[in-house]
Amino acid sequence: MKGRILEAARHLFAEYGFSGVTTRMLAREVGIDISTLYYHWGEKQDLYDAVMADLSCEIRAKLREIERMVHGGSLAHRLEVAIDVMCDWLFAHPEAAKLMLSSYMGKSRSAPDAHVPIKEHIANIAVAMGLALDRTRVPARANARVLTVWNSAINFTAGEDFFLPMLGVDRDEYRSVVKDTLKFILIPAFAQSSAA
Amino acid sequence: MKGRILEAARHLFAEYGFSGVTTRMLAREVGIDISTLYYHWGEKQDLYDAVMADLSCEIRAKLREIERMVHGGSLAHRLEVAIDVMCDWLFAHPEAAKLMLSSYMGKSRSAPDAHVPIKEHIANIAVAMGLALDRTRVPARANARVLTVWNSAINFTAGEDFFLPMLGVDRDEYRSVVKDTLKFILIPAFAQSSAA
DNA sequence: GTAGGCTTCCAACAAATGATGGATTCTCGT
DNA sequence: ACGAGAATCCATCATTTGTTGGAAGCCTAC
Repeated sequence: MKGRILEAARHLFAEYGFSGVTTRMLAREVGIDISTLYYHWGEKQDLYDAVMADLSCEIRAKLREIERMVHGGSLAHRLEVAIDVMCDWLFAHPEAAKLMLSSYMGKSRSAPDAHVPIKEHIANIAVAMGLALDRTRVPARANARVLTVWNSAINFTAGEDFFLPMLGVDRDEYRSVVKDTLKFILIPAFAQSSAA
Repeated sequence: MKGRILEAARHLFAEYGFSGVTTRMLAREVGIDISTLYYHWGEKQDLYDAVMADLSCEIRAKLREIERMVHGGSLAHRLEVAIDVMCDWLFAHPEAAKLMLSSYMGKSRSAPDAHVPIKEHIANIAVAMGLALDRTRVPARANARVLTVWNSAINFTAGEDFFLPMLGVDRDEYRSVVKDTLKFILIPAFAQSSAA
């Protein structure tokens, strides 16, 4: 039950934002009483924090998995696999992308260190991609390039319902176009960087 | 007064989202009574719609201005100027970026055609950049590439407060890094596209 | 079976919120 | 000066929302 509530909260918070979700909405979605919700997770803010903590954990695991997966290949191969795997996961979990986006923009939601793991992993990706040698001293420009890839993936997955009709393609083709676009645009830039 | 309310609403809605803003918040921000708010703009949803319509209009004008500005130059020059001017404007109006971002992701806020002008202008940019010949038949991949530029600019401006500490630079340097990154990553990709 | 703990529901409350009617003030043309 | 219309404020209402106390149900160890 605790899990079912968390999952429902995850989807609702992603869709409507923190203030856009009421405790009654949540209870109705799960099919339980409001009190049961409070019994398991405490107040609304605590539940939201739990959702974000859970998400943060998943992201960290996924990034570690990718890091292991691409270890040792060429730069182009690393980029291609990373983009493929990350996009697949994000397309399968668009709520994750939406939650991340709103946590980026919103005014100090939850703890200020909720984004720290992201920061660390962006730095790790920069090192893994050969843009920096030491993960404690990643140049701002290298971080910015990794962030551009990351944000683009988040955007296209979180905003699929919005962007899909703009491109005039069907669902499968959209996902293919997004991956190709990320690779097409980003791989040459990074390759150029590593050559310089 | 109508204008002052609209501007306050613009900033508050951008920061806290539609549900995160109360009519009392708005009234207090402007320093007026709640009723005055209703007198000028009707219900909260109407005010939100007005904010979005106003924003849509501004974006359209800005894009037209850029289109005129870069008319006739080389592809690289067009891209560079477009990125410079658009980033300058977005950095000066981060609420605009935040509003756009939330309108992309939110579940059917306001009228469904609120995004149509964006769609048209993305297509226009694609044509202006030489990625398509006819603005009614822009290939999905060309649109996707333009969208990537667009979204990246929106992200870095809307999330400045979040990304700035991640890059460990000051405000001015951040804006410079963002512009450089967008140009560095995107110009080669588009140039490669036009060569193919 | 039954005592005790874990889970769920019912009912309710205080505060916040969207919205409105009517009184009051302000503006300005005559 | 004054009167009409626009603009603003005060007081208030009905709902919604977050949250809680306590009763009822369910499960399990003895």
